Amino acid sequence: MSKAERTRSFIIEKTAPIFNKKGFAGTSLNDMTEATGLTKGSIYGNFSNKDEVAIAVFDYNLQKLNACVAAQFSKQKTAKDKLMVYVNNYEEIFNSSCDDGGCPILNTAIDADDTHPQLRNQVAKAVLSWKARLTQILEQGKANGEFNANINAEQIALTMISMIEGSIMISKLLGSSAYIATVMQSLKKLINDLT
Amino acid sequence: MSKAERTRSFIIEKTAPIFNKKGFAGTSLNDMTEATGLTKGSIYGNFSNKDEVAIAVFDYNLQKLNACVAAQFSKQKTAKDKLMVYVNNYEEIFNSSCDDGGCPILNTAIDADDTHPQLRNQVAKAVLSWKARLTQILEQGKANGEFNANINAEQIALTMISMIEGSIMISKLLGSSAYIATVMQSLKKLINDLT
DNA sequence: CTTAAAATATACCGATTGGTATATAATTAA
DNA sequence: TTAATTATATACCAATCGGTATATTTTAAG
Repeated sequence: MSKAERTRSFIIEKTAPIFNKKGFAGTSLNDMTEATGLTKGSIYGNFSNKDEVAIAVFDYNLQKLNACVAAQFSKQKTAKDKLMVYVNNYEEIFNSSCDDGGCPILNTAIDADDTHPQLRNQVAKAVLSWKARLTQILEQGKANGEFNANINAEQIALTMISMIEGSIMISKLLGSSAYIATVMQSLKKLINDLT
Repeated sequence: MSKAERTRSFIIEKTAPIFNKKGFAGTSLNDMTEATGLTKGSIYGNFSNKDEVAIAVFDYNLQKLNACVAAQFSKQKTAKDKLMVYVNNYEEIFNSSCDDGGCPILNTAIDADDTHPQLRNQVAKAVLSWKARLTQILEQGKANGEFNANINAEQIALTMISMIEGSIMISKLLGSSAYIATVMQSLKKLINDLT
């Protein structure tokens, strides 16, 4: 790994919480130089423009989130236990990023959907990928008899994502994870009712 | 109504979609003068600063949304029918604001939670008020025997809000109201299962 | 209709913005 | 160790930013 690659990663890591909290328009080059202790020259030596930093940052935040979820999934044997990962580990999955501005999918979706087509496209892919993963788990559960054969896997997947993102919005806004906890109880019931 | 009051309302109405799409940091005074055809002098004659415009705009967007929902509620007789308003009328309630950037509660919650305490406080009040309204309807339903006596009204209320806001996020991001429609089917089932 | 007050436009301000050109320092390869 | 290359800092740029002071226009009251 070259020095520039190391610096590039350093910039991404240090600016990730800022982009996640302030959004694209609200994050200035000055914010970035302050967070890294580097100068604009160094940042522009590693990225073509602010857009490129923002996209790299989203990818980094997403990769962090996905790694955390994947680690939890890999500990589970059944499809149902995999779905229950959100119910049982929301503190670990989502609260670890609370100090860093909350869920990057939610923040970036809202920030970018009307204003930044390329970022929007990245987030859209992330959501579709998440939906596909959940749908796959649900279909596996149907195939091996864990879940009722007549459930609509895609509908459940979308509902889960909605409940998770919606409850994160409320909890961040109101400053308490009790709101996620409450909605995760409803998610638990929804999953239990699949059988 | 004085001329200034008329101009103030005009500014709020014309800038509302912009604040809703671009957020606080992304909306410049220039955006506002372009949207209204007025000059900065006129805007500052009606508002102390940009913060005050943003707050007035959020209140306006919220009042519009709440008026629409209240109109639908007033047509319903039973508690269950009131809750079904979102399932049956999401196009009217939420898609009417789609061209204007989507749900102002969602957009402003995400935009303001880390960056603008006063706006955050306004949105927090809106969400708590929404939760209280839904909780009240659910409690009425329990009291008059429509719903099971053992449901947790607050949990259901929070779950509903989460599902609604989460599905709006997805639909706006992916550019299709089919996603709200799908999650509203899950909401329909959740409401039906209350009885 | 006239005039004072209210409302809005214009000109200006210092600071910040994203980005570029050039200079300097650090790294790397021989 | 040295020189070339790479990486980063510094100086600079035009444009935009939110806001203020002053000028001009419009409104409203008598």
